[in-house]
Amino acid sequence: MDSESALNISIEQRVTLKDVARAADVSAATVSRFINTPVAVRTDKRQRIEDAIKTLGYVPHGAAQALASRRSRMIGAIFPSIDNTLFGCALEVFQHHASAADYTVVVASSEYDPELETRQVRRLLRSGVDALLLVGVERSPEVYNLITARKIPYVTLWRSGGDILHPCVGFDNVAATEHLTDYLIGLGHKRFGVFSGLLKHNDRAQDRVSGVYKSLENHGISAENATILERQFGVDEGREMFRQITSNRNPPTAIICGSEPFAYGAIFEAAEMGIDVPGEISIAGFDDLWLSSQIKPSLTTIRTPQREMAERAARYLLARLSGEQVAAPRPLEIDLIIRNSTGTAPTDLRSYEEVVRIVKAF
Amino acid sequence: MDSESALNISIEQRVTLKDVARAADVSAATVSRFINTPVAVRTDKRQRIEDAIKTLGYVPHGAAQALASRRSRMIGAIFPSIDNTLFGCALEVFQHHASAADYTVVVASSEYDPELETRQVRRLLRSGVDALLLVGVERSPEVYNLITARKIPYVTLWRSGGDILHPCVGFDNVAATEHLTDYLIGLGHKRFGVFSGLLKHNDRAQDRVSGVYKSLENHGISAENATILERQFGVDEGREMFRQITSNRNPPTAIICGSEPFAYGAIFEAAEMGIDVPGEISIAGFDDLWLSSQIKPSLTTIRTPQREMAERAARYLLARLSGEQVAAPRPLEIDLIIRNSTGTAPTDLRSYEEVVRIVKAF
DNA sequence: CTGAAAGCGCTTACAG
DNA sequence: CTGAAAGCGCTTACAG
Repeated sequence: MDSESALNISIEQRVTLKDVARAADVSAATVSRFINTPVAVRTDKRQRIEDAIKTLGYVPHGAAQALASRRSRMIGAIFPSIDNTLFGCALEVFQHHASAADYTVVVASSEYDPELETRQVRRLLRSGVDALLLVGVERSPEVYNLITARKIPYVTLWRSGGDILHPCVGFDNVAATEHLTDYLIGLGHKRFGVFSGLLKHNDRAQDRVSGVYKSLENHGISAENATILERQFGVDEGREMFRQITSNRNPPTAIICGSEPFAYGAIFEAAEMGIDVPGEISIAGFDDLWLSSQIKPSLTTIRTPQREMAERAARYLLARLSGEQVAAPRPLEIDLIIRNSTGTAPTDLRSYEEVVRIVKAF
Repeated sequence: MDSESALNISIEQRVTLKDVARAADVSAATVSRFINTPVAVRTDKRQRIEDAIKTLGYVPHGAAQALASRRSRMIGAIFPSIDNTLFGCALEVFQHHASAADYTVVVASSEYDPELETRQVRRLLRSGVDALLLVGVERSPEVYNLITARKIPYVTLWRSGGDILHPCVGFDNVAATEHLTDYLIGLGHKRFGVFSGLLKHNDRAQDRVSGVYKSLENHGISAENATILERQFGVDEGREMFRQITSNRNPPTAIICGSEPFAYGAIFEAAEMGIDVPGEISIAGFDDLWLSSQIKPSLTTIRTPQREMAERAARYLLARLSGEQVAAPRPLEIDLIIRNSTGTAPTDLRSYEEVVRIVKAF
């Protein structure tokens, strides 16, 4: 017996529940109860167990707990990219709430690739997550089949609307750009450039383009007056699109960006090209990142509730996990923030005056 | 038997290894081998098992695998904040490499709080991570005790140097600001402002301040010529410190920021106050985020190898996990990027000329 | 309130 | 190459 315990020490075996039980002179079941529902254990034993845990340095074995209890206390989160302030913020907030509830967050990036997303879902499901957080609604039905077969709660982020059949925490992307376009039309704009993220497999980006078209239609403006450009997200891509669109014969007087960095790129490029914003062209963004209020001219944009989304998603999932039968989250409000990058459209009248002035100069 | 299987269907029990084994008419051990080392199974059985897995929709139970194999295929990562481009980038890259090697990443934020970090380490260890990624080296010895007791590989990020006893992937923060300060002294600057993140519990921030002092000492400039201000990270904090420091009787002619957003704030505030950068004051940053090349004036800064760090950390841990006895990673190179926000110090001579000019104007 | 015992779903020597 | 069996470290009815 002595040599055996000496052996145990030499190979430094992991401290288990059983060791704690032995040290505290109770059964393993009682130690387990102490860990999970301390009130179910008599006070004197509680103290003995607590001491034993401390002196032995016992840490429960998560996999064993998960296997026996059928709950892993892990939540999976898959973002299109973590390397993006928007999703980084959301992950930070989500993680904060999850870990406050003693849940661990397993994270993966889909890199905007639906195939990779499917593989990541499979991986996280294999890891045994108790719940899943996803961004956007449109994806392979296989993914939803996998999730529902597992019967775990899940929620989708960043999009919300009447026709969505999945639990979602988000806002109405169509209404957002529709509202923004309405505002620009009210300023006299009739020709628009739309800088969009790659539309394929990105329902949020698609919605935002739809919103522009919807507004145009409501105002009896032909869809041909909107030029849609799509690129990967990035400032340089915004610059490039700006250069491209302003070289058209009949360039737009207002540019609507589906992502804020596009708008920054457009503003930087305009400055470099000597194009006055908003005098000659108006530029609007989407998300209201910190730079938008600091850049010159400050950016008119849609403020989206990023942290709020993450918080509500966490609350929803945690409530579901604790057995509450909560109602599906309601769509969140968004605001149009009007700043200095948008203004009245340069009118034909003004062009006329300019022509007169130029003619007179001869 | 029939009624039993009917019952199984009605309560939709999880598909297990055993089910697959039965369907493929092999033993559970063979299915397990197929999953872990397919080559160890004869080809004909391989096909049968694969078919069974597909038709049954079998997904291995991660916790059971982890318990039996003593490996969870999870890596833990704790960042001071995920809501920060730097760490978001690192996490994205790290996650990419981990998931390519079929590892899952469990993420947590310490929110720059050492106590919270210790709790998160404990939580991740309990989750059963096979390896751990941390940022910075200085922390409670308890953390290192916990990790080494678990005998799992770990690596620290963002800092590297001769005296570090832990595996680390990073760069020399002292050398970075020392080099930058050398450069500024070379431009004739003698009085410095240093905008630092909160120094307590942040070894990177401390190192960066040390680097400035080191350079000063090497040039025989008294430490009193450096005014250290510390704040939480943020653009607004940069603005605030700039306003504060320029209201001194004898303000610095150069500002060294330990974090890029401080520098942005300083530049924005200078513009608002009508202070010329770099004519009246030079401003330098740290990290070289995308905005630094776009802002006016463009920012002189230290370029740090964020993605590189994450990639090397991933490679190191994955190598350790696959049993290779790899050497500790080497420190990474950093570059001083000289742009337009720094210039020669406004000399006393020039002030003299100005005085003369003003006097003459009377 | 407590303990003995079965079982969670795998992996892995071991023997063949 | 394969199978029977033990075991990974917990939880949870069950009986008391």
